[in-house]
Amino acid sequence: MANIREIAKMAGVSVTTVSRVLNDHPYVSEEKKAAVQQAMEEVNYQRNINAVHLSKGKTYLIGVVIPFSNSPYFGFLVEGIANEAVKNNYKLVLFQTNYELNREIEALNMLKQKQIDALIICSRISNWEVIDKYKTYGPIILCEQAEDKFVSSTYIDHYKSFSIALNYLHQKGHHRIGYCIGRKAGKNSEMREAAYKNFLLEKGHPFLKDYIFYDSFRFEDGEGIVVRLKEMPSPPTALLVTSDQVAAGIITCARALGILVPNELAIMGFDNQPIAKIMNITTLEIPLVEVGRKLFIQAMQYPTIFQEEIEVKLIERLTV
Amino acid sequence: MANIREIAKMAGVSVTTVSRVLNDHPYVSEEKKAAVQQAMEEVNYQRNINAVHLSKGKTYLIGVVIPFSNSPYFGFLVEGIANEAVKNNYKLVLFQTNYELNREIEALNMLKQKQIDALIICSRISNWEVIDKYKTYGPIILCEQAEDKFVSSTYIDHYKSFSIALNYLHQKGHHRIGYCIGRKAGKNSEMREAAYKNFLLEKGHPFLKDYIFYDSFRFEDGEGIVVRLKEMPSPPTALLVTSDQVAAGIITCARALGILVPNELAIMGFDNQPIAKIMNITTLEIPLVEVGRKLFIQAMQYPTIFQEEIEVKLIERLTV
DNA sequence: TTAAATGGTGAAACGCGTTTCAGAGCAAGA
DNA sequence: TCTTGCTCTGAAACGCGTTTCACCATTTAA
Repeated sequence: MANIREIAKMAGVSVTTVSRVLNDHPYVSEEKKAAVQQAMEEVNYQRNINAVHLSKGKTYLIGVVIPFSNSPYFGFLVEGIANEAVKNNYKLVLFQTNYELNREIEALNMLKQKQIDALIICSRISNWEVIDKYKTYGPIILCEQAEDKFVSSTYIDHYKSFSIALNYLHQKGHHRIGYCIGRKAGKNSEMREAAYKNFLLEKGHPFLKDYIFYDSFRFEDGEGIVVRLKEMPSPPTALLVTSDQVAAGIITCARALGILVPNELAIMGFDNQPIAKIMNITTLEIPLVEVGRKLFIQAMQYPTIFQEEIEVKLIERLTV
Repeated sequence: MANIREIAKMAGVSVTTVSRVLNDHPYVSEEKKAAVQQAMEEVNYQRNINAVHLSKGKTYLIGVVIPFSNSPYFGFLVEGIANEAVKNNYKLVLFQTNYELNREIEALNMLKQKQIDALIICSRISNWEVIDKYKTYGPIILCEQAEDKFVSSTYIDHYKSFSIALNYLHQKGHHRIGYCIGRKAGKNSEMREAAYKNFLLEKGHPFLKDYIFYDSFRFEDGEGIVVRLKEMPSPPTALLVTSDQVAAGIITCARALGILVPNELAIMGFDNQPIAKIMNITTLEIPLVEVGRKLFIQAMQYPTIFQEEIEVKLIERLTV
């Protein structure tokens, strides 16, 4: 396969000129440009992208860390990132961590080794010290409140949104409110727990451990929640579910077991995914695709770093 | 940042020796190895991965083409590919095409430019001639029957599996059977249509255009199908749905409208996704994660090319 | 008329790890 | 003693596009 020097020789110009043609640099006369282009066509020249990367010290690759790739939540996020990436001629490298620390470290190491130009971590498992250590190697973008952390992030104020949701349920007459969440740990989970506890304090309700359901990630996780609910002597009358998928699973299972939604069990979802619309689930809309878009833009803006808050919106439907 | 030559100088050896240490080549004495390692630690040496790529002519990147990233079907496929990729020290570059030809061409061009070492196309939009042209540039792996095409592929015999499903429905007493599918075009769709038409011919049933529902990709697409069903004077009594997600959507909507499943409408899904288990959907199991794994392995085996058929399994549950 | 831009071009340096090849030193087998 | 055959080492070539810098030729501005 021919390289740039051969093309230069064929066209009777210098490699610089060929490079200029390749990159649409203005200072090339029409004749030379034509000669170069002809030579390139003649041998079906292909620019060696790895040489470009080496030379530029850039790869036009953005790493995206997600825990699961078969979840619509992260699917939408990735979609938003991908859309914007295409526009900017970037490609995505996906790291599915399953919340295993090693996988995340691997992604961070790729940033360190400059195999990716930036790393967007949609949900992290590693603690802050690790991120902190790696952030000197390149842009790391998070999806959580991180105003004091010197990295860019696009986030939802989960304290605020949880409070809104809880108050809405309270106002609808619910006094025994529980919630379902993915992980126990993590910044976002902490914020929500704080909001929950403060809400209880404010309203004078007792805090019951049993009212919190962890490991709620997917549709099918709804089943276990309903089973546990059935066994409780005094189950919550309303559930705040941090994913519409799980909310849909809970509703489906509950109804299959004859539990009336919303009369016996009110369900409030999160995200406003299509499934929430179809199943008429009351939910808090999070524009995930938009969040993804912003995340990518923040990666591009580096070294400028900034936080961007995304507002949620209450969508009233028929499950509360 | 230090490079290999500086390390060599510091350790008092040649760059070759440093390279050998870097790559665990056996022929290096312990003293020199130690000296090199010490030098590397001293300056926190990072190997420039782009230089490695240029030198090796490889990127350890595998492209994966999928139409949507927020669909569980492709999510599982990607998960299978990703798991195996990690084991082999490869990373994935995701191309979400939305079935736009340009996006797919872009992916193919990345293969041509050697920016990725192989390309796995989970669902293609470009016609065969295009693939054929690009297959000389590197391994292209498909997810469809392609025995005469000189590319590797892992596939389901959709003719066979559709026939199995149709006969099962028939045996259960259904004479008006329709089906829901994603795209009208595509090898897999053609196979299924052929199976469907032959089944009708065999059983002496008429072919009714209205009994085929296209654009059934996601849960929410179930709604439109149910709406159309409602309007039909003589709707099918059984539906073969090529995705459990859509099947779940149909069932949910149907029940919301008071249509009894399976009594008034039998539903048979595809994939055996978790949602099918929860909702007790009768389905044809496709081990998607396993398919993903095989796809990756085929990419590695290049230039050896071969086809691998994956068997489906009928899972009887409560919707037929 | 002179100074300062602007257009156009190419040599050479730069980014950096891998691999080939030649050769030295030493041990085992003939 | 001589030949193989390892083990170990390093110089040099290789992969290849980008960028800097120097320089000439025109224009344009002063």
